[in-house]
Amino acid sequence: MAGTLNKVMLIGNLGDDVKMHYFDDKNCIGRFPIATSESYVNKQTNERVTNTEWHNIVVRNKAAEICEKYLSKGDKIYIEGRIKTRKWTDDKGMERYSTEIQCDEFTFLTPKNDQQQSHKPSAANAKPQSQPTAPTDTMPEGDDDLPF
Amino acid sequence: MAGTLNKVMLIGNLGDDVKMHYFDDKNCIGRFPIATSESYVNKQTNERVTNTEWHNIVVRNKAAEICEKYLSKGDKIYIEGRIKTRKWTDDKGMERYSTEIQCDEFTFLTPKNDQQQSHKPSAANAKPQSQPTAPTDTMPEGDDDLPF
Amino acid sequence: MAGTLNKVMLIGNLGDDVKMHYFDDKNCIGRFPIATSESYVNKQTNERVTNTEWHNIVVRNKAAEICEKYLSKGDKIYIEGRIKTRKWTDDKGMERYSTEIQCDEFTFLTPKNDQQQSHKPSAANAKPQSQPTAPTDTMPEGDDDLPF
Amino acid sequence: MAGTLNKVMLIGNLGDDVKMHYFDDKNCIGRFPIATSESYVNKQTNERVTNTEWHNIVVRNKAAEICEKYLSKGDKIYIEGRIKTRKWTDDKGMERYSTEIQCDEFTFLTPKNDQQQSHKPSAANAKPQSQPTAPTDTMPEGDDDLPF
DNA sequence: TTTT
DNA sequence: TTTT
Repeated sequence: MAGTLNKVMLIGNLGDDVKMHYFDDKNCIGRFPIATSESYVNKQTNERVTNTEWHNIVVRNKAAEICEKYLSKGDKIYIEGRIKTRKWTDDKGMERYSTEIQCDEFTFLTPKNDQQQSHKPSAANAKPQSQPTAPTDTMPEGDDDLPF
Repeated sequence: MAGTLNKVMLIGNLGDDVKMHYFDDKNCIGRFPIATSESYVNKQTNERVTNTEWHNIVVRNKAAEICEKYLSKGDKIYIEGRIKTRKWTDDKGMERYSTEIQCDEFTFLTPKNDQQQSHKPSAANAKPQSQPTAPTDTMPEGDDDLPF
Repeated sequence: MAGTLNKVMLIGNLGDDVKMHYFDDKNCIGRFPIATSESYVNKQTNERVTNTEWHNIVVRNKAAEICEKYLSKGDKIYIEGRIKTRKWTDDKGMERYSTEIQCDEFTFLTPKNDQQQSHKPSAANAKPQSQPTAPTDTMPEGDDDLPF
Repeated sequence: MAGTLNKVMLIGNLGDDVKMHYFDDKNCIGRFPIATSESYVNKQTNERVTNTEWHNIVVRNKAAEICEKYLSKGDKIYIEGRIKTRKWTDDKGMERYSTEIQCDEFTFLTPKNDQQQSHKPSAANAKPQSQPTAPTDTMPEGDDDLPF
């Protein structure tokens, strides 16, 4: 439809590492959950209440590979994308819905020296320090100027 | 959690009128679906593909009453809010999830002269023309300066 | 700098038509002003105050040509982009600053039947109705799937 | 004007400490600059180009005091607000314009253990660690539930 | 200079 | 279920 907007902007922390799915040698997606939370004081009880919301992030192709390489559970990230609700059928034949955030851009927010040592060899090899083309910029998917 | 952001911005059209639920004389919510869509040309088939996404909007209290009064099926609106996934149990005892947009601010985008005549008496009584304090501004919920 | 975001989202009305500047046969920019406004009730005087803010929009290449073709003074538009402050020297040799919104995406919000008849031949020729590839979608600059 | 939006979202680093201005015992503003940057590879020269953009942030009242207390030069922050261009007259009687971001919400993004030791007594006294009600939540100005 |  |  013309004249519409579907935009999501999140800042949150990864609840798990990036899980990759490869379709063929050119296409893949990465998935990971991020948590946002809000807290407020309940006026009746004077207690502080914290609600955590989990978001299922889906990122594609080169962007997925960058996320897989540089992101680990616990890292903070800015995500920009759109909401997409998928319909699927469970093993009892029931229709189910699952809402995902299709990520278009992202920016890593965890300082490099704060990232925990990861056991993923890909991350260990990343050496982002020596790359003038740091992978932490806001990154529109499909920007072929970026050397990834 | 400190340092997080959960922000949704939508421009879309109402797929149905606003449905109100009253809890007591001070608290109510309004619900309505809005559609966004995107279209692109499939490179293999050269066909234009249009995908429509439906979003369940939830708006509270005074803001809900304003939406109920001035919005009708088909109207275009800008919505700002946050994503919230509710867990519920269906009649077979299965856990289900439903994702909603909790609306914090909105702006009506359908010009008044374009709005179709509604049969709802509340809308017929609205007479927004005679109100200098038009209800179409971006409106943070809970702003008591607004004369509603 | 890594890990930064510079994002502007505006909904407003054009205060003037799009002015084009051509650099060569491949590069051009379009410029136009849009107005946003906010109003509130002054608590002391009980008067409604309205403040209008003007934004200088800059759009490039194909996107500029689409704006020039389909937008006219008075039309409503959604703009997404980034803030850029340019430094220039006035005719007295003084340093001056001018802040612009470099537009990355936009969506036309004025319904076609509401647009005033324009005298620009380009707009008269536009015939967007007969184009399955409507120019009113949210449109990332450089999306070559779009037939413009 | 009804039906408009003026929204800015920035993630950047403070170029200086927060400067406070007190009007009376209830009203104050804080000002600080933040930098965003973008980088790309120039296709002609194959060189990486980085452009830094400076934004003048203005924050009011309690929010200003929180910023002054917890933010220092170099810290990373998420800012949400609106664009406002002020007109002023310089000492030669020339009209000048200055564009500011009037901040409505913010979230601190520098982890506490990464913040440099500041010499400001207010910051030294802050002890945010011992406060369950951490000042780093996204914070709408005027939210009186927050214990500041 | 726009719009409601 | 909307809209173009």
